[in-house]
Amino acid sequence: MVNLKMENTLEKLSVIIADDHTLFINGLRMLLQGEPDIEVVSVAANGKEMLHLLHTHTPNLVLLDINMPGINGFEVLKRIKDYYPKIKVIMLSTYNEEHLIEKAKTEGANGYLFKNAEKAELLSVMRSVAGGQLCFPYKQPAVSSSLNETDPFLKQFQLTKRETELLQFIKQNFTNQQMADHLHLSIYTVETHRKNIMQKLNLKNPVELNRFIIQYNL
Amino acid sequence: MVNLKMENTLEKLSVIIADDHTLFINGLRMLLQGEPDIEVVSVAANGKEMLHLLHTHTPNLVLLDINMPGINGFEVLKRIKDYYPKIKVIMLSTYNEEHLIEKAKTEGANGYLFKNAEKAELLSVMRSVAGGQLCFPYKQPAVSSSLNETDPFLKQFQLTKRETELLQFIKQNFTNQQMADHLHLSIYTVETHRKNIMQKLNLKNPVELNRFIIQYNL
DNA sequence: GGTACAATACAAAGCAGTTGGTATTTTATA
DNA sequence: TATAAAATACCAACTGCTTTGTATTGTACC
Repeated sequence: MVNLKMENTLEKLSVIIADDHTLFINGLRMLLQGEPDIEVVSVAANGKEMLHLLHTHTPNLVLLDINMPGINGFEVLKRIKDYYPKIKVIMLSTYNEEHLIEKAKTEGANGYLFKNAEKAELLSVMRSVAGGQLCFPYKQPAVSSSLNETDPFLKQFQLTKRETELLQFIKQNFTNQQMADHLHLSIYTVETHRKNIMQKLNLKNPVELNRFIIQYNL
Repeated sequence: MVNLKMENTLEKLSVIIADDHTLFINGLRMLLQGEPDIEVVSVAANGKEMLHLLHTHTPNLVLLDINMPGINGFEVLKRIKDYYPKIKVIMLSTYNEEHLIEKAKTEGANGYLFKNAEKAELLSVMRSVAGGQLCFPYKQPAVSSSLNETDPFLKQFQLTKRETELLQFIKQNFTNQQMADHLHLSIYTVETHRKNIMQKLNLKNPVELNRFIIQYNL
């Protein structure tokens, strides 16, 4: 009898989701409703709400969007890990940004998922993390030159390989110095490349470049 | 007998969804599964897949994400309207960008939804569009101070009227000097307001602010 | 082997915005 | 009518990026 404790399989995995996109939350909620071992006990539209919820709820697992207004995902993560270290946290993000994954790891997240993940992946990561595992995306070895291949639109501007590579980092909000460090280049080199990118794309300032990147989904 | 044709109430609204975020699609699908009059007959992860699907399917309605890799939403829209003019199309976008809404209208879309829409809104727009209506987001007439009113999301940050107004100009890529000229203010005043905005929104540089504006549909 | 391009590196001048202050006037409201 | 908040204005030090230069090395191709 002692060893036949099966009750824990009946204990549902309680989950709170924090994301500012209502539709996304609702979708996720519906998606998880079909799972007998998972229960979404509450949702939050931003970091503040999330933290507030923790006064009254103690979920096993929190799905935390990184890009939330005000108190962003990482700040929430930090506070959860400070005050409720037992709660597992999976960070959610739209984009595959390596430094965010790294940050999530170092800040103590238990998992990391892209929003375009498959349902199966989502579930397995959630269950794994709840079971005490850490789940982070596999880091692809080579980043460079993937942009030109995947984006025919960009080809018309005839960016060089290096320029295309830099664009990837710029997209991820790296400063010139950070790119230089990361690629073991002089900041002068980075500035030169950046200058050439701006010229080829006919843009005038960092914000315009950022808009270009977002608008064309690079 | 002739007037008793009730069958059309039994005809489900057939829908195809195209979006590159699998999780979003799945969520949407689950969300719609509860609706007896709506049937998601297929989904596509990009524009190419979407167009391919139309060889074999003729849905009543297509939900089309604008930001898809390769063939983007607008290109798909154009082809649908050229070759299958009877199919209704609702464009989906993450961002509230007026020019995209305008573009959707002129390119012949039947509706436009933000991804952070409520379920009720989604359903009503889908049904309205299927019924032959055009549904597009209401375009705010006056620029200044309309932001706080129309965007409950922004309220949490408690921006003042002036700060909200400035945000509108920042969104349009005005420099501080241009805003100062336009509003007959000293550039110092503009800088102060801007400083306070950055503080309240917890942002560090112009690009972050820009991302915030775009990301949260301001 | 010469030409063109890519990649690298450097430097000075300048601009736009940030940060952290101070300070005055206007306006709402308790 | 106090009091707080909002709006305005100013300033200096600083950061990050842009612009306009120059210059060297490597590499691909005719």
